[in-house]
Amino acid sequence: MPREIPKAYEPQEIEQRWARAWVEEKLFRADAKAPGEVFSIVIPPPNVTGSLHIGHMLDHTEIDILTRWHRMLGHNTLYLPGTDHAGISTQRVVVRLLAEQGIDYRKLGREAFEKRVWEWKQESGGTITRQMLQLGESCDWTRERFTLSSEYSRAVREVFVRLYEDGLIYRGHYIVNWCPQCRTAISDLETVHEERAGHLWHIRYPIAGTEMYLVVATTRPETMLGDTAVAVHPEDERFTNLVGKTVRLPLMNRDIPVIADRYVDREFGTGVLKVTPAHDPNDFEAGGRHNLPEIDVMTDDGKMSAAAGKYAGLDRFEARKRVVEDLRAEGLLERVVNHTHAIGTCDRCKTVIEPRASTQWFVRMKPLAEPAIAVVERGEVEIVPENRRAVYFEWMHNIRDWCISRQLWWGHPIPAWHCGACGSITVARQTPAKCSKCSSVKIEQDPDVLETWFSSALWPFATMGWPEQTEDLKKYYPTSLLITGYDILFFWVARMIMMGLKFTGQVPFRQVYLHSLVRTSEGPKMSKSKGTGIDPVALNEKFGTDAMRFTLAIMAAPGTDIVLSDDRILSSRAFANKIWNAARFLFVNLDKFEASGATLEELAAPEIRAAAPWRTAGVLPLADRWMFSRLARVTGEINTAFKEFRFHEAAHVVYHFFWGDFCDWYIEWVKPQLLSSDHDAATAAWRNLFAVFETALRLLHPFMPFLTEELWHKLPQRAGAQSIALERFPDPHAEWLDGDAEWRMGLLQDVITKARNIRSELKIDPRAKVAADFFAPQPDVEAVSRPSVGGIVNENLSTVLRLAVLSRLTLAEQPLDAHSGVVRSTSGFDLRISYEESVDVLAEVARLRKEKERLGRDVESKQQRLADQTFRSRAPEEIVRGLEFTLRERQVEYRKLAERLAQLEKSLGDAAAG
RNA sequence: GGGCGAUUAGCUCAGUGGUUAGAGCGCUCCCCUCACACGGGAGAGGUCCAAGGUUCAAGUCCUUGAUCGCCCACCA
Repeated sequence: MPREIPKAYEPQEIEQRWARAWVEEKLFRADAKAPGEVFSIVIPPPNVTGSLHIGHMLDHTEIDILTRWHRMLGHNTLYLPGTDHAGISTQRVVVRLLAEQGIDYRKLGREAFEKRVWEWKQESGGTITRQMLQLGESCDWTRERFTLSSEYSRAVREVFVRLYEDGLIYRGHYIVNWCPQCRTAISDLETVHEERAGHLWHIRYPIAGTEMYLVVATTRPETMLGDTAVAVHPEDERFTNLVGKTVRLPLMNRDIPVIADRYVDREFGTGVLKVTPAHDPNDFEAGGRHNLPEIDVMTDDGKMSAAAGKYAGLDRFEARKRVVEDLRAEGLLERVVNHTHAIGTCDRCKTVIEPRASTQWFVRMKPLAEPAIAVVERGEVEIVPENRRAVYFEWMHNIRDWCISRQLWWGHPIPAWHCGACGSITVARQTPAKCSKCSSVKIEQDPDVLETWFSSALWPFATMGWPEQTEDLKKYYPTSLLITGYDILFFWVARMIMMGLKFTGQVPFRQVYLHSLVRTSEGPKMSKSKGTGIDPVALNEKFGTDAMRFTLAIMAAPGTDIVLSDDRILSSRAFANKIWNAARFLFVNLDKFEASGATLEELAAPEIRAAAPWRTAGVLPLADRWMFSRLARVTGEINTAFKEFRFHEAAHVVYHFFWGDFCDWYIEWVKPQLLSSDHDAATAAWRNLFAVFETALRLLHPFMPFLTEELWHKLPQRAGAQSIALERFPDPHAEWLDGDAEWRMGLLQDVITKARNIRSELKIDPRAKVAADFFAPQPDVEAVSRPSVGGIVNENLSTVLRLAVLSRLTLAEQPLDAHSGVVRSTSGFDLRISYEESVDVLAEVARLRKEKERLGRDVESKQQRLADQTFRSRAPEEIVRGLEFTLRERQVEYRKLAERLAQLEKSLGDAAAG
């Protein structure tokens, strides 16, 4: 009975249905008690603020492909999902929302604000999770984690306290990157350097007691208000006599010393440097060396502070203008030159960073970095692609201490309490009742929270229940693999390695695959804030998630970034549709199959599920030998590609196998057998067809989970079959590899292509059946056409080519002449199709001439190569042998072609003469 | 300032020293043949950025240069 199946693949309903079912059935729940090789992977937790962007889609597609592959290989598989509280981003979102409602979050107060954020998280924070559910990712939703859950907080506190106890966390007063927009310190990594055109202002500082000036050059004149010295190089003869004297700071009318310090570059600017310890890292250090006071002339929102005198209250850039104007008015501005320099901006809000002296919490990184470098050097953590290793080492060797405190309200509170009585700090796992030093109860918790990446760094083990020695931790940690974009190698990957080693004594993952980024055609990476984002949800809805997944996979060549295009997605959707229709062919013809007396149950038989080639009377037809050989070969290729994270290669292989080998050749080839009156032959053909199709679906499943699940369930199934996702990935049956069958089939394909070429060029009516002869001088080539070897090759060839008669010529028969037809020769075959009407002989001659020239060049270059004694003595034997073989074939082809051309030219000449 | 990557068909890109360098889309011609027009068939289209070098053999390895892009960087 034919089964109902729509003509075109409509993914929308199908995908939603399966996505729901997989979650409801808890199909991908991991069992820590189950035996077997383990494959575990944790998701790079997306920000709760977020909605899915194309970068996540790539992450998740690659992770899910490999996860499904491992699961199908029979491994004990865990794919752990979750989200990140994303301190600064989330706070910014909620602050903005409140502002839109006319609420100043500061006035709301910390507690009320945090409550609002949690509320917001409940409502909108689920967006990304919902989207992931729709994607049908095969993760274990019963183990979903959040970086700000109470369990996770426990791990964070434990880590903080232990690092503090080990002297690896300290509180200190240093220059930090201050974002006046976010009003918090940020780390070096969160500071993005940008080249900008600016100016170098040359300012005169009057030398006390003289009429002379010392001219300093600065890019940030407004900070001069906080200058506490002027510095020159100790060996700079121009200024040595001034060291120890004082200059008068313009506008502020303060006297400041002239100091000598080696960090001054004599060549730069005027060789004189203004020293502003509160606003410049170098100056800060110099200030320390020379005991200079710090004057912070700004407030935390980037305005000038009371210390800036009459400029107080002005925005820092406005202040810059005013300072310059005032200096000019006083004749103290010597000159202004254009100067391009790099300035720091906030990764989140793009505001220009203010370097600012501030008391913050830091992590001492060097001791953590050393073992993390070692494990990568030893290959205990394998970084792929390999060239990223160098980038990792470079950063790790030059690592600097990490500022981890943030002046935010949303995040992990710092587990430190300041004593109001003695001023000392108590760091503790549990909220202490009193100061650990003086036992005063007047203690208050540090108001800062931890940077988000601090908690993210613990993700691989904190999600598994650490510090408890849970079953999960024992079973699934270290994780097998991490897949993420190379842009967070330092932010996240490096820090996870350091923290993992420090707190578990083990690497957090054995391999890291750093994938490409998805970019727009303009170049910069996709980003919502830049408006260059591609909304993957819209694309998924439009083309289907499977099509999107496949597109990302087939474009994801390691090392280069991806530029997504609609064309490519359309081609993937077409591929999905092609498979759908191949299935449709199987289903709509089932009645014909059953008419032969066979049953569907037979197709669900274990032999079929094991995809064993089904023989008729002990004979496996050539096309089946070939098909199963190809199946085994591509399975091996896909396994290798997956092992090496070569997604694009695996995708290409499965694409061309399914579309080319299976649909274009195999299905077309076996159609006559399927309808054969020979019951055994027909049944065998059907069985093999279903077996191959079912195996191919499993091959494709990691890429296109929805389509394959849907079709797999439409196949005749054994009882209790649950999901294709829980079936085994095809075995690369070595015993199916059949070089001989592939060679013979290759010949036939060649013949068929040549015959079609003739028909096409002669413009023979596609419906017309024409007679054809072929001639095969080599016995083994000739043998391909024999029924005993090729099955019913002759019949098939005739059907595929719509030839009325296909007869074999023997050597003894007459050679082909100019008037009997058009010939294409290939690999030992001559194929001739006769024609009645006149053909365009001129065009044919032109074609042959071009072909002859090309072949001639080819033959000549091969002959030359083979004549070269150095080549013969140095090249591997198989290369030489292969070349000799090919040369002989080409020479034969060339000779035939030349003969044919001569015949045609002669007939042309005769015609002209006549 | 340092480092990395890219340059291959009209476009977007694969290509692991070894026969005639591939794919998707686009283009030309034919076909709505009973799985599929999201399809089938046949084609056209490439001095692999440039110049040197290594090698029996280079799109592939090396050097230099050009152009584009990215990452890192406390010279005001």
